[in-house]
Order: sequence, then structure tokens, then C-alpha cells
Amino acid sequence: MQKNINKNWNKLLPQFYLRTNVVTIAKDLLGKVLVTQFNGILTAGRIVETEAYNGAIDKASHAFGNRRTKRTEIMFSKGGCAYVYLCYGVHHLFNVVTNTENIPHAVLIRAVEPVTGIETMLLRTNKIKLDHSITKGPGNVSKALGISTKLTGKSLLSDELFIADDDYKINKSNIVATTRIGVEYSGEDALLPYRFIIKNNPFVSGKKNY
DNA sequence: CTGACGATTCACT
DNA sequence: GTGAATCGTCAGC
Repeated sequence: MQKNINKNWNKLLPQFYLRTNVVTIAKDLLGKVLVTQFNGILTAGRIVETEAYNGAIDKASHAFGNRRTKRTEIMFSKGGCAYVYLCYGVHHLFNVVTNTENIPHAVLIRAVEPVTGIETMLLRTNKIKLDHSITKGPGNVSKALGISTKLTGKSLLSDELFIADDDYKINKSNIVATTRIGVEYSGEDALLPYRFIIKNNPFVSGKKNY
């Protein structure tokens, strides 16, 4: 029936991404829907786990100290595009670039809950049946939604890749802030409460689910 | 040009 | 709990 293909998505607009507080944006992204549509094949998941990377002053960020390289260059562009990079030679990690030009803020999407296109997600992840692991963890999110490093720099206002608000409301008491995962190398910045999760959601990665 | 390594995941002990 | 997979990126020579 493909009833969702032509759905009128309410895409998040530039003013959402251009805001200056990346931590607030990371929190606001919880409950929004990450959508990909390639060759008419649509998949979407509700964001349930994010991490903020606070640019130049955040030791955990690739752009710490305003480090500009070919890879990080995209983080210095205007908010509202994708930063996708390859981790461990295996996993494509999807980030949302925020803030204005020359300020390299980004939000890592660590987990979503499948909304649309579950059959496609199963095919992409070589799974037989649906379970919580399909979109748990940043590498799995990209795999299920078909996101790869080819999409780095892509506008989130495009029709192939975007984030939408479908009026789903989250009770603030169900949002929990924790420390980020896998950034132990960043000293005291590893202790910052820059990871946001939806309490008790089974798709959230890591052991602690609160 | 070379070598070390990572915002991870999964199979296996 | 431990270790392998696997390759683009980046610093250093």
C-alpha cells in the first residue's frame, strides 16, 4: 500500500539546526523522525538516543581545537547537513551538523526506533526477524537506514535524507542525560552529560537504560 | 609513503 | 569478558 511514501513530512527547518546550543538541539532531536528515501524506498526511525559534540572546546569532538581536515571540513559548514564518517573501517556513523558556519557542532544519532520500512531494514541488516538490535547503536542505525559516508555533506532539507517532526510528544521526565559512550580518551570532557536517551526505550544502546 | 588507530559490533570463550 | 574485523584518515618522516 505504500501509504507513507507520499506522506507530507514536516521537515525540520534550518532555524532548528542553526541554533547555537548543540546540547539543546541534541535533546530536541529525541522523538523526531529520521527519514531516508533512496530510489523511492523509504525507511524511517524515531530518534531515541543522541550525543552532542561541542566543537572546538570539546576534546571528544573530531573538530576539537578547530581542527580542520578534509574529513572534518563539513562540520564547519552551516547547520542542517549530514556528517557521516567511517569508524573502525566498518561502521558508518551519522551526525547532524548544527550551528552557523565555522562553528563545528554536531549531534551523533546513536539509536532510533523503526517507524517505516521495516522489511527494507531487515534486508539491509541481513536479519530474519525484527528485534531491538536492528537500530540500536550508531553503526546499526546507518545500516538499517542505508546511510553511508557517501551522504556526508548532504542537506537535511533534501528528499533523500531528512529529519521530520510528526508531533510525537515526549514527556520531559522520560528524557535522561548521561555521559557519552566510547570517548574515554577525552579526559574531563568524557564526564559531560551530553548523551540523551529516552528512558526505558528498548532500542537505546549500552548497558545503562535507566 | 608508512603506520597507528578509531564517537563499533558481533561472534566466541 | 575478550578479540577480530577492516579501511579511510591523519600525523610524521
